[in-house]
Amino acid sequence: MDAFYASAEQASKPSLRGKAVVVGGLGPRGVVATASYEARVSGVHSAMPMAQARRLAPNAAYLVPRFTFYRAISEQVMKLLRELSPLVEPLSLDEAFVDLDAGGAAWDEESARLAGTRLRADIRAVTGLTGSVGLAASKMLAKIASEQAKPDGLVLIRPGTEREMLGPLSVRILPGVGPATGDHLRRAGITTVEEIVEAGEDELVRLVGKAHGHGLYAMALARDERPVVAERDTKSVSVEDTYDVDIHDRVRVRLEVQRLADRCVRRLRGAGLSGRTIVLKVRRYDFSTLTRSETLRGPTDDPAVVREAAARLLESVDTTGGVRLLGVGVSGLADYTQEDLFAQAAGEVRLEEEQAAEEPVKEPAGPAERRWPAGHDVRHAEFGHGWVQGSGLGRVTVRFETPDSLLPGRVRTFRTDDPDLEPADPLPLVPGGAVVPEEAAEVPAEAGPDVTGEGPWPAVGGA
DNA sequence: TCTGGGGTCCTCTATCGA
DNA sequence: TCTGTCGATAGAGGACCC
Repeated sequence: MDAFYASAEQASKPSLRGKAVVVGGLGPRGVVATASYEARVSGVHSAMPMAQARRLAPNAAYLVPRFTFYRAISEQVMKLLRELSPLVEPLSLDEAFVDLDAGGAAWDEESARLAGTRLRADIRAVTGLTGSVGLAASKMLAKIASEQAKPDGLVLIRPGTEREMLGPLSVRILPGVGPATGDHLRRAGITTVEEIVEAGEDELVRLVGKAHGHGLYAMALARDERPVVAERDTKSVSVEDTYDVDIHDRVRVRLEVQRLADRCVRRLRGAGLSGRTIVLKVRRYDFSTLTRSETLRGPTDDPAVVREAAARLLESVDTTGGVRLLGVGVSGLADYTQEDLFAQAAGEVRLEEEQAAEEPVKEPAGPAERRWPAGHDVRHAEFGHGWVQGSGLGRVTVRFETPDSLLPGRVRTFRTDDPDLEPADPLPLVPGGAVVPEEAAEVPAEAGPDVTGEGPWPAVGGA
């Protein structure tokens, strides 16, 4: 999907269409999750500190992410992909590999192109958003093709032309080459894929290590045999929080670690898992990050056990100077085991009791003073459906419009405790489509792609 | 106003038992 | 009995991805 979060917001808010939209954390330490193409013109891009984005694009609309909304759209798209093939490997909410061969959806260049074109039309019909398709004989190449296809396009890499196409590109195009490896290679005089091939496998292994070196060399030769894997087992579960201001108070640090441990356990249990290794993560005032871990005798999902392990780990960490981030994770996962029923039952009660007690701490506003996050949907008894443009000082500003409004809606300001104003679920982006979190939309029959033919064209599409 | 959150995988080092 | 080696496992850190 193209600039997914930002596009979803633009589709849902007509007044933002054609405008610069930036989605991300709005706190003092937030970063950009997605920038619309209009915002990218100003130089804003993902992972950029929000403060910098605001300097570059002061007039853009700044919104907090609405993951349940994006997830609902994502599910609609993934459903379309699964109609093409049983082998769909989601990479994130907005990206996935599809093994078209396994689904019999394509057997040569033309059928692949047709499947891709239909898919793009279907995505548009069902979600109202644009998606790009890359078609190629391997995951790496399909991914590169889909990057080249953005926005709103389709690129097919012809079998046999891969080396020629890759050669002049930057090493950074290869999966696994980030800033550090890119720098490393550059210092060795290697900046293009071609130069990786010229350097040779031995030299590469010497430069970046065994696993990475062999892998990179193969990729540079356009050799990528990684299969599309539909189901992946979760390896770890973790939660972390960056605080708006550094925490200096050791007591408060301990309290936050306990809270994170509880949140982590809730997620763990929600996934029906338990784990053996507890990991504490601390990012200090100077951004130095350290982790401490402890492996238990057996897997647990007992909040008390995780809490105590995390607290023990914290004792070995010097936090003078302040911490900006704390995190708690569990790895070494096993399917849920009832190794200690009594301890678990006891832990459950404590967890529930504290769950209720926790919320007000993180969200200081009580029911009388509700929070109105920027971009979230609301409904007003008199003016109908709208979304929060901004809030503060006891006031909330709402723009009244819906995805099918033809003109930008009117703006009105209310007191934050106005009884006529209440939070609302997002409206479907396409008439008839239901983008309500709980109820996934039923795709109209005619919108489904024709799955025809069967034959071995080793095509993989990254959407 | 510097730098999120949730992951995966790899490497290096230490330790321990056979 | 002493010593070296090997493999497995832990723990920590780093790079990368979306």
